[in-house]
Amino acid sequence: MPTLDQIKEKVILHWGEMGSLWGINRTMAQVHALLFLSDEPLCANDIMEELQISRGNVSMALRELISWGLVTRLHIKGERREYYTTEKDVWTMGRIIARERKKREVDPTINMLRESMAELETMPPSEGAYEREQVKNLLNFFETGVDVYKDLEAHKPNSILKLLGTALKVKKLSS
Amino acid sequence: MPTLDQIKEKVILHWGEMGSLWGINRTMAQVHALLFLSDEPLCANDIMEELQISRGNVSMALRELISWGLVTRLHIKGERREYYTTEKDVWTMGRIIARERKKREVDPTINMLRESMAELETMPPSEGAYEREQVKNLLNFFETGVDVYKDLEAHKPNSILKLLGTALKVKKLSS
DNA sequence: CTAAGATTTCAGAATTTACTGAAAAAATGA
DNA sequence: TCATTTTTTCAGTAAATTCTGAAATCTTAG
Repeated sequence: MPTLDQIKEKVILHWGEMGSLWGINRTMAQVHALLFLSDEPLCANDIMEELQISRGNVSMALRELISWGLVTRLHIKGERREYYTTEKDVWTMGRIIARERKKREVDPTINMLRESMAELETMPPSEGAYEREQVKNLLNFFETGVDVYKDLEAHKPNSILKLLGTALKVKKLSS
Repeated sequence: MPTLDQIKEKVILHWGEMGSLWGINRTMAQVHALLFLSDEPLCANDIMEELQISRGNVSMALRELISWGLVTRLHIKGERREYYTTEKDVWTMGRIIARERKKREVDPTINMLRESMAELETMPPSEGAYEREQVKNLLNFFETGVDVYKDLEAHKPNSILKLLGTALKVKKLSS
């Protein structure tokens, strides 16, 4: 039977792999998992030791996690070192990740698609008709996603139902 | 004003960057975007030329896209070469991507969490209580996600409403 | 202010990931 | 069957990403 530490290690390593599949670097995800599973806040030294990584790497991972809003710095009275802790509620964690990924990935994509659409619309109707159609659909897809996200954030469950309607219609057509 | 080809290139390059943020390699995402914006199917040579990449790279990207179910091979009568085309409906495309990501990322994570949970439960109650709690929450989070996904696939909108309830409750607590 | 402790930065090293191109394999048609 | 065209594979190379560690900076206590 594995020890507690071995189980924690397995979870942390897996979380790290998941992170790298999601465009988050391995170490950052490992630090997050370590803090998530830790009852008390940890300092940089603790993290270095547990994950066997360099001081600089810990510093960079923490900076990134803080910029995501997933980790907070903690001054413990009488302590000289900084301590770090993470959001412990999984649903809140999920919301934070959704918010950040939207900001970093979806918003720039929507901007790019809007710009492309505007440019495509200045062209003669004979040219690029198919491209125009496809960019429009893509844009609509992302915009619908953002609408649902916003309503969820704002407690308005109306449009998630609209989405559901669309999803079911698509399902029906394609099955 | 940009030409049609310049606009297409911009969309394709951006889609490639997006892909690499999502654990899909840049080339694979670019090939997908190229096919998505193309009215007719393309052959390997077309893709090589448009994206300025090697034959081998095209072959690998197509294999991967086909294994995701996003691209299909097309035999055109009288043609010796294979042609390729992609799913053109954005909603269907979204569903395919969701299905594959679930299979490749979420399912293995759930397995790992279940295994860890089982191991944690064999330990004395005094040891690892916090870890047990957190792994349980994580597992529940992912399992809820899968439930919603399955109901959507199966036309049953019930549990998405349950999720919504939970999400709103969380929102309320944390705001 | 100074010294000790703690954190951050970043150039270079290490590692990982992606790509090329030529050889091998597969497919097609005569 | 064989010759030709197309696709696939994969070893080696290139590129991108991540990590280290020492110097610089910042913080705090005395």
